[in-house]
Amino acid sequence: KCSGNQFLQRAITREFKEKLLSEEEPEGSERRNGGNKESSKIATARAKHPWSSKDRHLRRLESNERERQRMHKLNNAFQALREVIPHVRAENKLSKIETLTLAKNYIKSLTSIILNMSNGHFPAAEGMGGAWGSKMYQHYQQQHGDDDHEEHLQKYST
DNA sequence: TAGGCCATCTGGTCCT
DNA sequence: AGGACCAGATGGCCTA
Repeated sequence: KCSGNQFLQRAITREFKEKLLSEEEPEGSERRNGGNKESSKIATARAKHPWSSKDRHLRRLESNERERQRMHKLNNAFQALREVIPHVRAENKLSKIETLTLAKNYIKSLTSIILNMSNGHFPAAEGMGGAWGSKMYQHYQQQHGDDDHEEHLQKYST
């Protein structure tokens, strides 16, 4: 859905904004939500971190970049999730909310399949979460023992 | 054109 | 102290 052009355009917009910002905002001016309440909040924050406006700007850019990277990681995780949940609309990308909803339903159906196959050896799936999760974990521990615990746990959870 | 979805920016809060 | 995380705001693109 997010085409290459769109990505490029966003990058350009970002650069443009950064240029605008770098034209030294006058001290105390507020670009967003310029209310009094808001500016006093910001004054407090600035008192807490008494950086020069150049320093502040630099730190802002750095945390923007970190936030962008974080969101990219999150989106990669969403993509990985999309690839493992079966769905009908293979031709177009699932939205995030669809991905989460489908994943939840998929887990539920797999759980009930396991329950059926195990013929009641596992506790009921009702009110899953805690009890069921810990039973599954116990089951996992019995299968793998304690030696290379961390490595297996990593594999198990990923 | 309205509404859905998304990326990005931002300031606040939590965590290490 | 500084980075991670979060939620609100904003604006762009796409589709019905």
